[in-house]
Amino acid sequence: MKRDSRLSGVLHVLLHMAEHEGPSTSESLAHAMQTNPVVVRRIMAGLRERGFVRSEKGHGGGWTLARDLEEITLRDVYEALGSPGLLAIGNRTESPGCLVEQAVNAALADSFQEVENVLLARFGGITLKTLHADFHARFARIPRNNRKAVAHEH
Amino acid sequence: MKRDSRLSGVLHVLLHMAEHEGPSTSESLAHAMQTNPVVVRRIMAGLRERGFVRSEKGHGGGWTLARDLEEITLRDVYEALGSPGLLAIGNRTESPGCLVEQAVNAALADSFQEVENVLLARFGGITLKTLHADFHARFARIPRNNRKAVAHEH
DNA sequence: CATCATGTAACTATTGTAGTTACATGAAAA
DNA sequence: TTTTCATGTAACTACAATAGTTACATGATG
Repeated sequence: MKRDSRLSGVLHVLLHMAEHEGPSTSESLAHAMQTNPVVVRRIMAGLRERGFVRSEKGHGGGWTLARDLEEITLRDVYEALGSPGLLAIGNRTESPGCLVEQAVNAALADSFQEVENVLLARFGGITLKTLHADFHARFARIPRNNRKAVAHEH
Repeated sequence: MKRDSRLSGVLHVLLHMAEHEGPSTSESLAHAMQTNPVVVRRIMAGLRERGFVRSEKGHGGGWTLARDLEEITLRDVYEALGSPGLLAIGNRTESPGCLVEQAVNAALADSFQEVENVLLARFGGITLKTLHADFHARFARIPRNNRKAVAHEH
């Protein structure tokens, strides 16, 4: 696996839920994502625990949003995934005895910390509402007769 | 392997070379890094191609810096490694047909691009001289009788 | 009670670094 | 000229983490 794409995936799922009246099943969401229902359940588990979505079993069951779109930031979603590591590069050793390596690590760690803060700050400033509005802007630009092809069942 | 630590490793090696009079062998550098000589040669190959270091075979051979410390930035070193991906997270699909996913990807790609630029800018502003000076500042703080233990043969 | 849908464990596939072994190439010393 | 030293590389194993899949348990609805 090249990169962790769970954030991208779960956001896709959440926006599909926002477009869909009533509960969405893992099955239908997985179909929109072209993946497996178990993958959907897996990436949604953290969001459920934190109260952003609800899930119901049995007939008429499925996933529903438990909050308004403007109440959920990308940072909330990221943290619900368990705050996976953001950077693909890192220090070789955490607490090296070698002073040379300590100097290297200190410089790199500072830089890493800074960009992680930048990214988390950006995530904190983007809500699902932002993405939802962007989607609708894109949707409005598509000719009516093409819409089904580019946005599953909308 | 959790994260790519080649940048951390190669910087460690370069600073050890700066402290060492004459050529350093892959063997001795690997010993300082507590790894294998082949790993050292592998991460140094790109730097050699770009003229930042030289290598010589045979007796008295090994690695030498080909430029002053202030002429090599962390960005140079990073690029000599082949500019490996900086972020551990990314979009699920590059060019999705689904408009929902396009909106998600656009927002994430913007954020990703921004933090990559921030990190590369920082790397561009740090030279090996910076790290070298930091190492010597740390070194000066250590009591003389402990120095061998924390900074291989200095 | 049959069906539907989630919850989860367990296993495979994939991808890329790290580490190792083995051997070829070439330079300096004996 | 032969030995020794050191780099250059290919090839293989170990490892880690996500993605995808199968299998089955749990619980709610009709």
